[in-house]
Amino acid sequence: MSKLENILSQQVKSAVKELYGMEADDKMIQLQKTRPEFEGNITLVVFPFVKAARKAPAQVASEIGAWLVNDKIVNDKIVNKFNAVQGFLNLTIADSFWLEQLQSIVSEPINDKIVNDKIINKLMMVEYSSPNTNKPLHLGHVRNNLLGWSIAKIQEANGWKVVKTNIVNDRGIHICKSMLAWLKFGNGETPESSGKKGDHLIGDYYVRFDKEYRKQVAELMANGMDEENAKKEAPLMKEAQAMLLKWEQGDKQVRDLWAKMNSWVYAGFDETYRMMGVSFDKIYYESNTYLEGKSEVEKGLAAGQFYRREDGSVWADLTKDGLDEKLLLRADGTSVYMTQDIGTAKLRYQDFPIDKMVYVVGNEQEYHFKVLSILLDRLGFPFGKELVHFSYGMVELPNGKMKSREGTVVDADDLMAQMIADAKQIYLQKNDQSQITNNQSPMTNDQCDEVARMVGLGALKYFILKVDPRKNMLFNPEESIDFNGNTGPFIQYTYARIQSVLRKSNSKAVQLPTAQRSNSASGLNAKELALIQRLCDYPSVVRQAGDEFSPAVICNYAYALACDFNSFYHDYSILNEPDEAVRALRLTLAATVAKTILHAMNLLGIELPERM
RNA sequence: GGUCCGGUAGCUCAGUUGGAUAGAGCAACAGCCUUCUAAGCUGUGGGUCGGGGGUUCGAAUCCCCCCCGGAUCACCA
Repeated sequence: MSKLENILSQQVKSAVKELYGMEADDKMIQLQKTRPEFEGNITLVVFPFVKAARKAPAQVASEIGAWLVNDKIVNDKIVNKFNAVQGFLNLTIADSFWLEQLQSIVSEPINDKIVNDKIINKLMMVEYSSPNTNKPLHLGHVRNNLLGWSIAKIQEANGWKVVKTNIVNDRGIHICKSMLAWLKFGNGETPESSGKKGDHLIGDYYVRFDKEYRKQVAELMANGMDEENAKKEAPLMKEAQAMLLKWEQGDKQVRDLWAKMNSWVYAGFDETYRMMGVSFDKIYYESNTYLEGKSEVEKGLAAGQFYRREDGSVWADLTKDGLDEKLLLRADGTSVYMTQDIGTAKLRYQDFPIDKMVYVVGNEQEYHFKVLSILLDRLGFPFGKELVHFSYGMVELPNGKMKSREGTVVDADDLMAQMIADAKQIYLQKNDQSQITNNQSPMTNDQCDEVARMVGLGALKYFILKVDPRKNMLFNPEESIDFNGNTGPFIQYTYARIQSVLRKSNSKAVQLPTAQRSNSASGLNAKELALIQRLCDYPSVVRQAGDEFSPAVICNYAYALACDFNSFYHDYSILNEPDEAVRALRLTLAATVAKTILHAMNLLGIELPERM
């Protein structure tokens, strides 16, 4: 709740008590922004009071309005005017109040303001990204990475200590397939010899395996075998499984090859992460955690929390929790996904005093995390019961889901490169035009590339983050991502404009006009006022984004703020304003908008160019 | 079949602790650069908020039924 809402809430409570003898609770105080078609800044919905008042809504609104304007309580009088429309009481707040608010925003660092009343000295671990090492990252991973990064930033802004982590799925049949295909068809190809990024190189062999494998299956079926058997009996599959077994046994040759090929993949991932602007405080590898998981399960078995079937497999009975029975160890003693996640949790808890664990994983795994939560709780992990599965929606293409093997994936590296190239081209076009109409000096090619990088990635990131994370979203590769309208570049542009004005203003410290002076005839205009009001909302927006785990909330706010500013910028001059006090106010306002945009975009992982 | 999520303008999306005539962007059309960056600003057209019932001063928002789409219910991850 903002300061304004706080004050008004108290005053309204006093008003209805005095007027109608009614004790109002917080729920009944419904305040909302006044719709633009009515005069006023903030609106009280008075319907909750009409029953007690036993009067028509409009009359109740008028009475409360009059009471607020003539507030007899010693509080600062902040309501200047009111008008009543049916059950809606529109209040106009004094300029002096808004100026005080602006002053306090200017003097207090944004983050302190948000965290201030809600200091949490607790540790949150955020797991995100979590790639397999058999193929490069695609658009689905991009959404995951951007959400994970942003959520970590947002929770930090809300006072959490955050550890970002990644669990790399570096072992298993999938990587054996790539290894095998590389051995058979690779002729010793390396990232250096081919000029390919390591993750792409490995991905190519994963695809190659699938192609050759399908050929074998088709052949077997042509010779009369049924499909199910053909899939089992295909020599390539048998070889891959044999390789996996050797890996588990620690066979030196297989392990060496595995280490070599994974190192290529990691070099490739590092590049992608760097370009995307994400990083991790601690990376875990499943090859290190799955054994830990096994021993945890064995312990649980000994403690009677799990049970063993005749074939030797180990299960958890979750029927009391309304779920099924869940396999934890196969009959041959090998581990499954769940086992590994338990092991990973164990190691993490040894490494960090985790108060809250957040898994950024797609919504297709909701069942898995429901089960994991119960299992971790049973095994005594304090964060297990309350673990957060930050379950986000899929990125879909016009024809449906992305599928690696069918070649319908949008590659992360390609997409980022394309966005940056588009941004550069747009910049060059704009620059040609703007040479004629404004006196900006052209950028060097390096500066231009840097701006294109920020803007291209800004467009991509905003495009993904502005969608409610819980929902599936659509990406159409045929249509390029916009750079106009409700986009990242729009917000970056707004920022760059402000920076340009500030550069030209030459004034480092600007003195705000005093409340008295601007309470005179030359008070705040509607656009200035809307901006201040919007700026006041920011702390509660950040809190909401944290509570809801939603970077989209930040996007919506940043867009609204940029819209407000652009409209103001269009209607009023800042530097050419003759009244010194007004000029100072506008400069302060512009600088504060820029600071807020910078803070908000930082929460989204979007960089801002000083000019564009 | 059970469970969960979604269905809002031609397209992509906001808006759900119940509030005024449901909002943006894109696309279309019409204006605005000798003036702080036109990646901008202003305007026009565009809607049975999937359908039907209910709750009440008031429902896109809450409840029930139905239709459509997706996910999931693996000795895959």
